[in-house]
Amino acid sequence: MTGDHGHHQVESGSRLNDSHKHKDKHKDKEHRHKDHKKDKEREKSKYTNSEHRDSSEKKHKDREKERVKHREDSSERHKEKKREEKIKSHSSNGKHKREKENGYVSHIKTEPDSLFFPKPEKTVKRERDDDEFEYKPKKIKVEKENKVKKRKQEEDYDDYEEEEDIKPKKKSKVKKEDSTGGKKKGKKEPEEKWKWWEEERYTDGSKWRFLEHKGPVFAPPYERLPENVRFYYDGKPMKLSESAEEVATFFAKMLDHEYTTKDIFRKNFFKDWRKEMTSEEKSRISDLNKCNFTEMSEYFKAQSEARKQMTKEEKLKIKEENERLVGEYGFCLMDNHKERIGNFRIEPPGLFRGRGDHPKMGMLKRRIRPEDVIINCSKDSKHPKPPPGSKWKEVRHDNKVTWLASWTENIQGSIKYIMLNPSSRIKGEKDWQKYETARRLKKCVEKIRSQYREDWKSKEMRIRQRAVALYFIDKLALRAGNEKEEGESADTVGCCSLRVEHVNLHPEMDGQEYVVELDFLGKDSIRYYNKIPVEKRVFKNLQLFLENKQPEDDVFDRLNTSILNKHLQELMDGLTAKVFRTYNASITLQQQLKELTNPEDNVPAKILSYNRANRAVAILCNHQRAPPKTFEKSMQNLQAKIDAKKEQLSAAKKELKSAKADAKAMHDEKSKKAVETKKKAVQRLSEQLMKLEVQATDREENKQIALGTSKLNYLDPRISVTWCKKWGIPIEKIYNKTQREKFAWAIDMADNDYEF
DNA sequence: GTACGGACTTAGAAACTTTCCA
DNA sequence: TGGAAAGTTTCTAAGTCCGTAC
Repeated sequence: MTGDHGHHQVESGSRLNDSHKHKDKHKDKEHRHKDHKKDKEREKSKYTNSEHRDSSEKKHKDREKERVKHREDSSERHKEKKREEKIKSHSSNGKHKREKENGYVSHIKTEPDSLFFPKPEKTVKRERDDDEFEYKPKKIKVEKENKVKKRKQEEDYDDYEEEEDIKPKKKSKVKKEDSTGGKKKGKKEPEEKWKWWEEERYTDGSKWRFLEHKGPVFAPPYERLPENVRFYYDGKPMKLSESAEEVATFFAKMLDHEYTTKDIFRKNFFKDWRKEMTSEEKSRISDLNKCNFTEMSEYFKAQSEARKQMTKEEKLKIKEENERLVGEYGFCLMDNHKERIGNFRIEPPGLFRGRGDHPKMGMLKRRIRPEDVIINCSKDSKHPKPPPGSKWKEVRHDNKVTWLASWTENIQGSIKYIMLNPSSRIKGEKDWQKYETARRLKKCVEKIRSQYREDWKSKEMRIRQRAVALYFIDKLALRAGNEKEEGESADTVGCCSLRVEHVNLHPEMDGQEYVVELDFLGKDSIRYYNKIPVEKRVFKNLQLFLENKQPEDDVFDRLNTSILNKHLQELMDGLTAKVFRTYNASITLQQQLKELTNPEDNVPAKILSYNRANRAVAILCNHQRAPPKTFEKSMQNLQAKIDAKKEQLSAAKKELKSAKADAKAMHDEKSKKAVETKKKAVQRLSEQLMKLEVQATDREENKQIALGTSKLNYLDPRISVTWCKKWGIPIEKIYNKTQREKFAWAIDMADNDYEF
């Protein structure tokens, strides 16, 4: 395995560079697809009765059926269903009336007790799942209620911000003075963070015992445009009704964006916009091309410019108001602990921006009202109060889930949630557990590998397919690839949903045998392009899978994610396809760190090694980003800086030399001192130069690669923490404040010799 | 087995804030 | 001191996977 991932780094260049070509290719596909449909009936006869072909045909028929069905079941029916549901839930709302009357008016700042100290609650004591977590709690720490209470009363949002801040900022300085000089009255001592990882977890599937919050924050109501900002239709100014105007502003705000040039976007927008028009508007506005939004667009640009030009005081005022809102709505109380909410604001209305070639881009995302929102909290908490004159859709008390509020979104009909911040216990526990599962995979991965290699020889097609797919998932860290409803979202695939058109087989290529060329759009329509030399057996199997199939047929027609995951579950408890991604990402980081870290290096060079290890993972997981627009220029600037520094350095060296000569001649204290000073200057400059050079290398290598996603989601943070400890690298060089909060558990528990 | 809803994680882009440098 | 670049946070789309119902 060690060498297995090596090729990713080598390949990365070609994979990334080709991405633009790919777009055209995918545009073509739509056409090809349509042509194919026409010919489908005829084509079908080509299939013989061999096992996999039958199945492939069936799958195809089903797809076709689905397509037709989908057209018939237009969105109207979908809406009808939703309406029915809404009515149902409304009528059931009645029983919650009392709760609402009971709704509270408390304010965190004035009455911290109400939110953070509910009725005396039993100590949170939870039982631990055995062997899931390897780290045993050092001790079961239970916060004494009175202690907690006192602390919380004194707590405010600013203090929260201050906590754990390592940078010597103003605020922390104050803290320092506090701790050295006498205590200031009313100012609490730096609070010890709650170490939830030292406590027991729930084993009954419940997520909490007590949950209290103030509900979500709604988007501000629409404000009409001033009279002088006009919309023009066919060259003539036209005053729009409020709702038509609002939707028009959504479009106007995006006028500079590429989206508004896309046909689908425009078509979807116009269709939904018309729904918001009065009948007069509807009859008059019949062509989007005759609509002129520029005045509106200019107005918004001017507004944002004005916002930038605001005085410090004005900006501060806005900031304070925002902090007040965060203080009031940004936290909840869960099981005796104040926890930060991740997204307490309801998504504002706007135009849907799908990624890639999304068929629904431009559709109107409607405004969410309290009547759309389900609140989840504990029975014995103070229930959030809906805004005056409104009601919640429902208030429920389900402690088997982690969300605080939810609503159904109108584009895909999916549910959106308000949940806690990654630093919360509930997210952290899950994250920790994820890495423990990956570590369990480490123990049995070799066995699983030899099994799937065996399975390549199986007599059964489904088993061979499963084994080859698993090989890809393991070797290439591909995603599972669920089936998706056609026409509902962009055409993207993962491993199980790969189609024939995504795979090219080369018995020989660039001097290598059995090369598989993968080229497809994955999650977020990010292109995956890779050429992988594989074992002969894999290659022969793939040839078989592709035999007599059309480009748009599935490669693995006998496989889907559910079958694959069922199989994985049998191999190891809790094993699913995505565990391989986590496992391979983390093990790669660990290996790469071992390989790349040079003990002789100074801190910046070691950090470069870390970033390189991180980068190897990002490449493995295909985490890409659009190269920053200013990349070339900023690179040039950096190079200029390096050149300047070099000159400074050589000048300083010269000065040192002459100072030395002086000292030799003079033999006095003063000239000796001068030598020392010059020496230091040279040293300082060469360090600075080194730093700049490292920076340049790092940036160049990082051009199109996003490190954040893997760092945040795939790399066991304990590997990084251990590495930092081992080499004396300050943790904040690797993790910023948010990341340190998210990984507090790992920072606390990882020791010098943690092994993933 | 398969369609579907639901809950949750993972993802890149955009917005915003801070830092750096001429 | 202001503008660019870098760093951070927010936003929300797009995945995975599970349970349930047929």
